[in-house]
Amino acid sequence: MTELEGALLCEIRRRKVCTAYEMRRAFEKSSSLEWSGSTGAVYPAIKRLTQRGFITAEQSKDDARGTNLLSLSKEGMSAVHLWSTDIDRAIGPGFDPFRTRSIEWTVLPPAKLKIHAAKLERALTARIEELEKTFKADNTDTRVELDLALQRSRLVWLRRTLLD
Amino acid sequence: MTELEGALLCEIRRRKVCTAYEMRRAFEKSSSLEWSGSTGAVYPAIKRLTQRGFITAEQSKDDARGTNLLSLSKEGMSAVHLWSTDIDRAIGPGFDPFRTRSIEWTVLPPAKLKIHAAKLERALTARIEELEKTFKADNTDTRVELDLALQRSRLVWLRRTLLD
DNA sequence: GTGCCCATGTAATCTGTTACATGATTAG
DNA sequence: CTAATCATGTAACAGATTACATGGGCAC
Repeated sequence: MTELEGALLCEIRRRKVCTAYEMRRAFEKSSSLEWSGSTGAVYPAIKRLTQRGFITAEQSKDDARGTNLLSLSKEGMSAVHLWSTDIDRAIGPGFDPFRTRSIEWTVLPPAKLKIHAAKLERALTARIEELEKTFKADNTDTRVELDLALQRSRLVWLRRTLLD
Repeated sequence: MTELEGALLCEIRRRKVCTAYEMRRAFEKSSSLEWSGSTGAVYPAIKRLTQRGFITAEQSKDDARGTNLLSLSKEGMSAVHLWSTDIDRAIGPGFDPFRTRSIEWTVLPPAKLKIHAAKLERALTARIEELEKTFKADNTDTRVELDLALQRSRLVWLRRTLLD
């Protein structure tokens, strides 16, 4: 099960019933650039999950577009539970573009470092403010909360390490 | 430029001169499961970077294995600089398996949540201890430092949100 | 001399991206 | 009625994984 497949199952579970299109949009709007929500990824993934018996599709009446209302089967429920409680996969650092690049920043010449660190600080501060607003509007999405925690820890690291 | 390509350039810069095999090993040993360092990813990526003129390869003497000593060209140096200072890509939350799964944990039934949260706490604590040891042995790798910061912020979130 | 690591690569397959394509519904 | 959005998909291509394949160097 890929991350996308697991995340799709999670999303259906959260929404109980939804369309492929709604999920695609949700991934598109994700703050993470890694979740593109492209049609060529989402529709085939849903097809696979349906073939494996994790997703049940039901044609909506009163709609000639072939709109499918998707929901989780019993097998889908237990699959998403197994996937989400896999400790080893959960606690890995994942794919962190900040972390990957950080090693390069420490070897920049002082003048360039100063400029770059200042830009990073501004960008992080703006992002944190934005996330705080989102969180105040709706504090039920743990992903926003964890994004906020991540950005704050990056800022702390930045100030302590590159801006001392 | 993909994340792998950028990370490979970073790695060569760090090491000044190295073989493809050494880099592959480094990615394999990475604490992130997302960096597999598979031959089918690394060798073709190095080939592409060489063709673009970012990497210079020199055959090692006294070795009949065709060992290539890789280093960065001038163009490679400037490419890695551009890649590493791309603010928008750097500050995205990336691909965080903990964050992706977190939304599912909050809807677990209390009994299952308790067990899972306890397992997560143990795993995170163990990982933090391990990372602290690594960091004490060598505090020059910012990736270890940022991994540590990430795991600590996850633990804080876990205790505040799932274990209250 | 044999097993383990160094060192390089390719082939089949899978997943994801980008671009293309189609048509229904709804708000103005 | 027309533009935006809803809704579904496919095709060409790029990139990654897994497994396979080869052979040199070295320690015991």
